[in-house]
Formats: sequence, C-alpha cells, structure tokens
Amino acid sequence: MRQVSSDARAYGGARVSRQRQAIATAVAALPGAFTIDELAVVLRRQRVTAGTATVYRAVAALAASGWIERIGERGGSALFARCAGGSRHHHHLVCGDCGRVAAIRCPGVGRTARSGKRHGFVITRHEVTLHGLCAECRSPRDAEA
Amino acid sequence: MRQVSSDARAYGGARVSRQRQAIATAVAALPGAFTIDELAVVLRRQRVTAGTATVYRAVAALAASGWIERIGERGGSALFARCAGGSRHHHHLVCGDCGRVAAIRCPGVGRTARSGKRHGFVITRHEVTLHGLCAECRSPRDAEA
DNA sequence: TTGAGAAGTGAGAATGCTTCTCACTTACCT
DNA sequence: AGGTAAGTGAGAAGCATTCTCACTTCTCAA
Repeated sequence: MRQVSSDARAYGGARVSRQRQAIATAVAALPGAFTIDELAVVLRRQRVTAGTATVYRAVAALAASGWIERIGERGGSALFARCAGGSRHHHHLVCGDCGRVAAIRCPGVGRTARSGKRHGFVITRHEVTLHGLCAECRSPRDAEA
Repeated sequence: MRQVSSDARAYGGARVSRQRQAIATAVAALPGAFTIDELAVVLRRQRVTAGTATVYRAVAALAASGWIERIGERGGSALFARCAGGSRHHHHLVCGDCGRVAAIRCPGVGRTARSGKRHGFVITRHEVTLHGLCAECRSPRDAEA
C-alpha cells in the first residue's frame, strides 16, 4: 500500500521532489503571510538550494492545490499564506507587522449581493482582506485598550 | 478672482499642464476601471502625446487627490477607477467584462471588527472588492434569470 | 509684462518581480 | 530495473513601474 504523504497532498498529488518537500516544510514553519522572497530567505537559511523558478513553480503548485492562497501583495511582491480556513469559504485577517494570518468567516455576502443587484450587477466573486495588528505585535500600551 | 477648474481639483490643486488636463479628461470619459496601459491607448487615440512616466505620475497625482482610486489589478497591472463613492467610506463593484465600477456601502465593518477581536487582532484597514457582470454585459439569457 | 523658481515633461535607463527556455536530472509507475 | 513524464536550475526575457536629468512650462509676485 502506497502512503500519500502530507507533502504530496500539499502539491495536489503531484510528484514531490526534495526541493518541493523543503519548500512545503518551510511554508508550514512560517508564522503567517510571506512573499516569494521571504520564503527564499528561509530556504537559504536552511541550506536548501532551489532556483528562483523552482520556488515560483512550487508556490504556484501549492496555491493550485489550495494548500496556500494568494492573499494580496506586499512591497510589490505577491503575498501568500497557508491558512486555517480550509476549503470552506472564508477571508483573511493579516497582521501588518509579523504577517500572521487568521481566517475569518465571510462578512455577509447576502447583503452585498443585494447591493450589487441594485446596481444591475450579478456578483460572481468577491474578495475581503482585513489588515491590522495581532495580539503579539500590538504594543503593551495599545493592548490595554 | 481665480477660477479653480475641475482639473485643478482632480489634481488636488496642483499645477495642471496640457498633458494632465488630457489625462483627466480621458479618465473621466472611460466607462469604468482601467489600467495605465488602457489609459495610454485612449490617449494615443486622442492624439495626446504623453510619456509613460508622465502618465504614471498623473495617475498617481489623481489617486493622491482621491479623484480616482486603485481598486486592484488586472493582468498584472494596477487597476484604477474613478468612482462615484466620493470621500465617504465605500467599496467597489467591478464588471469583469467592461470594467464599469459601482460604489457600494461597506458590508458591515462592525461584525468583522468583532471577528478580528476574537483572534486578538485590532483591525486598522480593510478592503472589499466585488467582481461580477453589469447589466449591459450580461447576455440576454443570463439577464432573464 | 517680466523674471524667477517651482513643478511638470519625456526619453531612456534602471529596477524588480515573474515567467520562459532548454538541457539535464529525478520521482514514480510498471 | 527501465521508461518516461515531470521537476530542476541558470540565465535570458518580458513586464510594469520608477528613476534620472536636462529641458520646458506654469504660476506668482513685482
């Protein structure tokens, strides 16, 4: 019996090379959102050699399988995150400081759909991203409030 | 008495050159969302000569004054739109076909703020973008529904 | 009207992110 | 073990966007 590793699942059942395994592990170890560049830094620190194209392709594969999601951009680079939302419909709460990401329920599609209908629109897709500071990144003074 | 033109207002009171005037006019004439590239095409069609840097700078100035807003991206380019939302807090409804943009009220920040608090986050900013098809771009068959 | 200075312009170089190419390597199925 | 489809990596290429710098133009004040 063949065992399907968690890495294989992360890549949607595609072939898992040494590089892809290391990339999936690095992504899982990151606390939150990351850019390709930040991921490359982690890989280098772990003495993983992987070409730029390889990292881009691996991240694209992880995103295609739904294991990570593209949640926006930071400093002109695409921002990705592995999030706990699973496959259920959800949105993201991103800490502007450490990049930690939390999944939140969708804040009422029904109302927005009605709002769209009023303008004659049929809504097919929507994106909601919340930015803020997580508990750990808030300064003690702010945390009091 | 000096008359402040609408173009001067669009540029936040900054100096209005021939190019900036043409760019503001072209933006106003566009039906909805546009990329820098699409705007450049319109300008070329109107025989307006303006360097790439000039168009970028003018669009940045229009966005800085709040006359247009950056509402996302399309095909890897920044997507802007002049919208009717004014300065009040609002979000955007973008037609995926013609780019027409409608402003909609914010779909409940209170709920999302509470949702964030549950995760220990303090929410400082949020973005909501709805994608769909406007009445004119829906095919007759879809419009029946 | 004129002069000065600030601000805008444009061509092209530079930058930075991302994708493509292609020969080489490797994971996986039989 | 062998075949093969898929992944890899170095570097080139393709973009959107920004920067540089000499030149032009706008605006204000005299």
